[in-house]
Amino acid sequence: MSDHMSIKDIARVAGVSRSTVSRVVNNEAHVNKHTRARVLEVIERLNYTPNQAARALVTQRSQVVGVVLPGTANVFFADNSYFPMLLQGIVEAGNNHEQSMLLCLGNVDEPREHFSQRILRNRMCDGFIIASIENDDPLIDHLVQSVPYFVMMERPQRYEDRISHVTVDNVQGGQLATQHLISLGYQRIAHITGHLNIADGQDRLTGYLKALELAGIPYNADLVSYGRFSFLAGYEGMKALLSQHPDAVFVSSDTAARGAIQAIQDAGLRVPEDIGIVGFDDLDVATKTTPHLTTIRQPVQQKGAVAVQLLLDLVGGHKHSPQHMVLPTQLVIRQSCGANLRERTLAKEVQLQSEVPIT
Amino acid sequence: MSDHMSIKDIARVAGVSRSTVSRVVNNEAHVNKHTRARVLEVIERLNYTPNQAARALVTQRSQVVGVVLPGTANVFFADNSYFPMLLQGIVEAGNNHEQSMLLCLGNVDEPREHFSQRILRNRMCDGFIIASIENDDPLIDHLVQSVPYFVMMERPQRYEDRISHVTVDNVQGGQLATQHLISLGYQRIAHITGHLNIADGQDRLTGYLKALELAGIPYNADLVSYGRFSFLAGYEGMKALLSQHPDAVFVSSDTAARGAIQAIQDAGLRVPEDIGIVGFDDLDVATKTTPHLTTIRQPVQQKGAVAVQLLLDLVGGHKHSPQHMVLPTQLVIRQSCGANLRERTLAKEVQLQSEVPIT
DNA sequence: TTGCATTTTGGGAACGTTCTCAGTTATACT
DNA sequence: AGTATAACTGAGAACGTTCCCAAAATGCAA
Repeated sequence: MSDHMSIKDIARVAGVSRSTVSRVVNNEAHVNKHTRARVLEVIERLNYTPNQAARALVTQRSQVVGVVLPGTANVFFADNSYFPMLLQGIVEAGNNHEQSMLLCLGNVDEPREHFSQRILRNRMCDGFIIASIENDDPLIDHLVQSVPYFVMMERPQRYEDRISHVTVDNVQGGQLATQHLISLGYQRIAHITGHLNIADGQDRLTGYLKALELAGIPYNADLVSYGRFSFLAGYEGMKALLSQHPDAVFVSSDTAARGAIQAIQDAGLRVPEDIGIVGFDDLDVATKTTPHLTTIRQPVQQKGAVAVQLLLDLVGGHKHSPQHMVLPTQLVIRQSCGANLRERTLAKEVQLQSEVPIT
Repeated sequence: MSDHMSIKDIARVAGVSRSTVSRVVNNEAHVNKHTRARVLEVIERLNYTPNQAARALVTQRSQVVGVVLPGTANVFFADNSYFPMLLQGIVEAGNNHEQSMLLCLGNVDEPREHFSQRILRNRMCDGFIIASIENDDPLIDHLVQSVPYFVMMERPQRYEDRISHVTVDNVQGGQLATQHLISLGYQRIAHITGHLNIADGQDRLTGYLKALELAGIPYNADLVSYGRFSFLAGYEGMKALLSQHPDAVFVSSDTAARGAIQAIQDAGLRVPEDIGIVGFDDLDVATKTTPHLTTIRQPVQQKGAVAVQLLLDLVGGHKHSPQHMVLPTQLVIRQSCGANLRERTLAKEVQLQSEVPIT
């Protein structure tokens, strides 16, 4: 077992030169049909696969994409299907492009600077996809300074003119969510924010504020609770908001919305009768809550796939940084917003926003 | 930015040979103190990092470990913290050994054979860690046949004498769980199995049967429901079992136990008053259920870390396949088994099994 | 000072590819 | 048949390291 063939062995056995074998392996033109067949037969028979390191050395491309999640696996993956979906989108697109995925996760309690160094020192990857990084993370500076190709999965708030990113229109999403609640006649609409040190959270808040302003509803600071996208943040944020008696809440993620619903129900209140809820993401969790979540759908897997494609385009020189790709969001109406209880108003709204309801 | 220095550049600037720079970089002996300092200074100043591909080419080691999860990210990571924890253990150990982690996941609906080929073709990894693979997966055959170094995270049921693995004593765990229920005086103890095509599931069932036999309790096939570790399997398995009126259930994973509890509560029954439950894993979910789960703790992160260490030992030639590492399990008593309602019996049991109760 | 051992250094080959370029053979057209 | 062109093939250099071995420098004892 093992101990590998080299291109030389194949060449010798097939009675051709290394060059020809190389051409066959890389599926290049200008190889005689019969020669090609013979070489392929030998490759098959001797079970040859090219040595990636040698290949990488001369081509300067490793066919490896680094996926950076600046934290631990349990934080990113447990109790949260956003990152699994994103990762699946990335991995699948990578597979389709013959790329391998190097997963860069943090150790528990690893200092940011140390994490950065670890990523940077790794010269194995052609480029990086960076997800969920905070605006002030030093990794961003280092990447800008010394990594030629990388794509962020959120809008960066520094170096915006130099960093490529793929994201959705979070401002629009936040606005859609809030406008929907407004159109249903809610008066005291609260917001549980996401992580404000990440553009996704910041922008959804901006969308919320924009919707209020457009509707002429004065901003009430007491109705905004600062969270971090998580279940716990949703739960505690909602608990804190209860004293302000909101009649509806736009929550920055479905997971947090689940927490909020829990808090509402623990307080003996009902969703949506007492408090209407709109979430964000439209992941599986949205239909596992009771009631099902009205939410803003974002194409998470697609974001990952687009990021891979973009990164490869950058690496291949087909595109140049900065590229900013913004995918659309969509309002999905289910039960948690109480639209079914307030149908009269809704009818008007549907026309305005052209949202697509889902089972 | 970018466009990299080579060892030659460093050598030239520092006024030494490539060999010396190499020695400094690899922290080898036989370099003069002052020379070393000078070289290090230049490396620092020019921000040099060695080219991994070149290094890999000559050393025949890439410092990359492949982590294989034969399925999609959402299946492995969503709604389940076992794999995130395992991954964290692996990644963290990898980080500590200067290894990078290549994550090999399946595409949606990808045929097994296709997946295998994709893994095999990748000549980038020094070795693989394979988790949650089914016994009859063709990947196992291919690995045995042509991959020199790999470690499975479950006991393989084929090629047992050739494959190294790291796991816990699942038979003992299943037995502990069942014996605990027996010792609490339960009469009709059911079992919702895990995936029987994976040794973990098979062995936990074996442990269940062994405990029954040792206690002289006749085996009742109607009390065994076949699941796959998942929430849904737990829910549906329990629903099906209800007609058999079990008074206790050993469920093959905490996630499935959560499903089982849900099913019991949906049927208007109480845990543990009407049905006692023992789970398996002791992950965070165990203390997020109501009531908290009595369960069998297995050191998931440690399993991952041990697997990495073992793999590196195999690759480095310090150990030879097959190595079988079996870590211990431990009964953790909380509320779901009803021990608190049946204290008299418990007192006796604690001495027998020396389990460690947890907050 | 000499000689010998030890530490330190450098040169060259090797790792397994790709890629450029030149050379050879086949094809097509007059 | 002769020539221009296209298709095909091979030789050699290069990619950036490590590693072996020999050479040089140094230290130490006689």
